[in-house]
Amino acid sequence: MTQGQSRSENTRGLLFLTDEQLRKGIEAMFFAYRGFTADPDRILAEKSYGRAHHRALHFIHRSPGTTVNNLLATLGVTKQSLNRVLRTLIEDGLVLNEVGIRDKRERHLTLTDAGADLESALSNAQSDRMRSAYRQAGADAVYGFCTVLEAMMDPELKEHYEHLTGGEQQ
Amino acid sequence: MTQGQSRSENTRGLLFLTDEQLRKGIEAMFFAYRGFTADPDRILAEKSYGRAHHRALHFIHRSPGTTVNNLLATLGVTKQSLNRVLRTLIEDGLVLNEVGIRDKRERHLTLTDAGADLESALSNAQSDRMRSAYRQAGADAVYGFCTVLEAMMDPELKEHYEHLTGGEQQ
DNA sequence: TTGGAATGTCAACAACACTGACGTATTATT
DNA sequence: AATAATACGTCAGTGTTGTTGACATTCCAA
Repeated sequence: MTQGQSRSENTRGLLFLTDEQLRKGIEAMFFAYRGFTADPDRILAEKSYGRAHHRALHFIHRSPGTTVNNLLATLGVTKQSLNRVLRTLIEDGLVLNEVGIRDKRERHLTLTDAGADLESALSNAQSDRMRSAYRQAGADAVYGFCTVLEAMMDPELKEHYEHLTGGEQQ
Repeated sequence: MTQGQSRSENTRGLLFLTDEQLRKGIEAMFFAYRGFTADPDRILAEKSYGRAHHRALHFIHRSPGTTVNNLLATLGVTKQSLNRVLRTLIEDGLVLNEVGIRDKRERHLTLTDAGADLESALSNAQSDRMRSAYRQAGADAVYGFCTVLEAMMDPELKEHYEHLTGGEQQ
């Protein structure tokens, strides 16, 4: 029941993968993602923000001066959904919303000092766990980790990921 | 700003990790998780179910006859939240709810044939992407992937993960 | 028999996503 | 100059998923 489905593929040089291995990976993703968000969630709960606020802060920090449309595409949500979050962040003085110079329809988003402080607190909480996991697992494991994650992304989302990694690095 | 924080730790034999590497891992998790859930989400949307239904079906499939309390701990939600999901699954004839024999307070949960069909459809959709990612990345990468994910889990959640992987495997 | 554990249910609420519609600038196109 | 398209914001409604709190029931065990 767990075995015997892709032996022929093996002869074509493909990795042999049991249902068991795949299921294990699926459950690992589920449980690990819970750990991944747990620490920032605790900080956010104190300030009555949610994960959506964290994501917005993160990507505005990563791409200062980004536009609303840009952020929309990266986060993969509707403008109504993002707007709710952005509005509170702007009202609370964590994010700046400036009219574009070349194109006045656009709004450029930047973190204020207070916004950068919160972003940094959230980022540190998440990075601490990540660093600890990386060190437990070792350098080779980290490389494999990222390789598999990248292969799991939707092609369209992967472009956003690579654009962040490659381009506009300050 | 991205550099120079843990050079001293390096001499103690610890992995040297830049903020950039950590941030990349964080973003990889974010984008990959979206891909991870995208395929089952499409199937669920057709049947007007959500991810919570998927998770319940998955873990009932994994541990047939599990109790509500057990499932609660694995999923990490409140009984009220799980109850709403279970109720619809039971009403729709996807899950069986049987009073325990030894302890009649407990309810043992099992998938019906229809429930197993849906679980299998969801599982296959998710596994297909996983398999493709695993093959793109290679066997070593897969090993590293799981190692890092396991290191990221909360210890309490990791027990659930290991219990599933190790025990009650028929 | 009393206390506690397991389960279920009701109600209220909040976060976060969605759709659809509408308005207002601003820019681009014809 | 008129028209279309773009970027953004907002209002209203809906759905899923999570949370608390309160309360009833059933059953086990001391």
